Amino acid sequence: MLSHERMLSVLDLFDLERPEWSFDEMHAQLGFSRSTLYRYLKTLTDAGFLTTFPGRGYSLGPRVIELDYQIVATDPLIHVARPVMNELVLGYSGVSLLCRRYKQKVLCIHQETSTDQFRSTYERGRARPLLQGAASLAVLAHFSTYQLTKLYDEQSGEFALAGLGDTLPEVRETLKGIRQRGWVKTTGQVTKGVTGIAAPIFDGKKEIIGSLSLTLPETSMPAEREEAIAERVVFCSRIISKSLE
Amino acid sequence: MLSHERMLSVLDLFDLERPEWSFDEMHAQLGFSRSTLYRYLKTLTDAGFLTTFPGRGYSLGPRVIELDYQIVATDPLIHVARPVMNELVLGYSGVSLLCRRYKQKVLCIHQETSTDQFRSTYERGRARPLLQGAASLAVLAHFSTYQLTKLYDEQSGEFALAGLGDTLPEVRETLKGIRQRGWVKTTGQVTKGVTGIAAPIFDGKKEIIGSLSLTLPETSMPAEREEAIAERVVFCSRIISKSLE
DNA sequence: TCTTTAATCCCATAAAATGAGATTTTTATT
DNA sequence: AATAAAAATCTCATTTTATGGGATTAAAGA
Repeated sequence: MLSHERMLSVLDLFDLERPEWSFDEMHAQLGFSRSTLYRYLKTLTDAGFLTTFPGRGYSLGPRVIELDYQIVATDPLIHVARPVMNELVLGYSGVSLLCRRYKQKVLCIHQETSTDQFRSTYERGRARPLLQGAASLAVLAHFSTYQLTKLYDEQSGEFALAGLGDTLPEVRETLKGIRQRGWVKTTGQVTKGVTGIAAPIFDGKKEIIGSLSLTLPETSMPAEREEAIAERVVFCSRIISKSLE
Repeated sequence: MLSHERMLSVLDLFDLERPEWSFDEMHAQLGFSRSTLYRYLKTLTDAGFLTTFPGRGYSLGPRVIELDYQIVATDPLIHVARPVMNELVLGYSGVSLLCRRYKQKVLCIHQETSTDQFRSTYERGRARPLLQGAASLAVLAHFSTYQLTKLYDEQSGEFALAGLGDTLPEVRETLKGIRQRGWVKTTGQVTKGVTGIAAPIFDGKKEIIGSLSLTLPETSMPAEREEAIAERVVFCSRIISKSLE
């Protein structure tokens, strides 16, 4: 199935650095014939994934916005978490992120903030490194044995680099520790100068589906404060998990 | 190009009513063979447009969220309009909508609100009827002659239903009136019990690209109030247009 | 209204998609 | 940890569609 992938690969051209492309630029970059490229563009434009603004070339189209609206409007996780997160950031001045697990990806899907002091580099639509940062580790710690083994086989070097262990058994021990603690804290691992505390979120079948985190602009804090914040984050994540049963 | 469209048509299954589908449900609904459907689903899942949650079937995938983030992060219209709209709703208690024109579609791409008194039924990702409501009429009034003629040929009945005129010349006169006034007001045309006042937004080449509107929970208001609000909306829309030059 | 640019259509040939069923992977259960 | 069940992928002869080069049409610009 080569042709379908080729067509969808056109969409990979559009990123934060290059949100607009002229036909000639795409033609030069992709190496498809003019006819084929116009044909792909027509299909993607008719379906709403791309659009043309006269004199400006091609951009991502309205269907993307509509589909994302649909996700926001129908995802029970976002619906349930929103008020909880809103309350969480009223209590502690920081940024709360809601992340969803998609297979081997952890993606931010909602954020609430109560501070102008710093801006999280993460917001809805931004993927997190899977092996770093509290929000991801809170999810990774609950991967099934099968999925963790598979991931380790594919990326064993990155596990060591992330400090999670040099062998699979070591990694399992590290993640078991996180599971038993019920929350995880990282400092400056993903974003300099901040501390993130995260706890896992489960669906009605007790499967790991995401994490709730709170990010604060502090690189060190007294143990009592850390414990109090962690207890609140865990408390909130449990409310969310229970609401999804 | 039948096969590409067939594959993309799978995505049309997912809507607000049915955000999740099992393989068997899709198979029954679409009429493709099992092999073909699995193959389409693999391509769409690998590209991130769909995802599977074990035991729950298929849903829209992370790529949609990421692409929408990209649009939000790179669209100069949103970037420029956000602070202006924030200030607008601080002055008048209502909901301000930013709409973008995509060919023959007007889509909400950003909203700011300062009231809990009512919720707009429109927000980012919701399309507006093209021939009704202030936000759309503010755009329609600036369609090129060619585009308006083409649209009229396709939907002449809807123009009459919308009260814009029974013939193309009449429609042109109506829209000319809106253009010359610089703003347009509608009451209860799209949403009952509210009044919308909208003004057009142009890009650097003076082409119509969208509209800015303010929606208020009032079905009638004194003429002076209406004029003052319209003047503010026009003022804000001009700031946005100038910022895009 | 006319000219230029962008986009679509045509058609013989080449390539890929298809569907039925075998096989492998992943999840769920014990 | 092992096994069974469910989900997903692979195989291959046949069928269908995609391709590319250039002709033609549509849309934008002057």
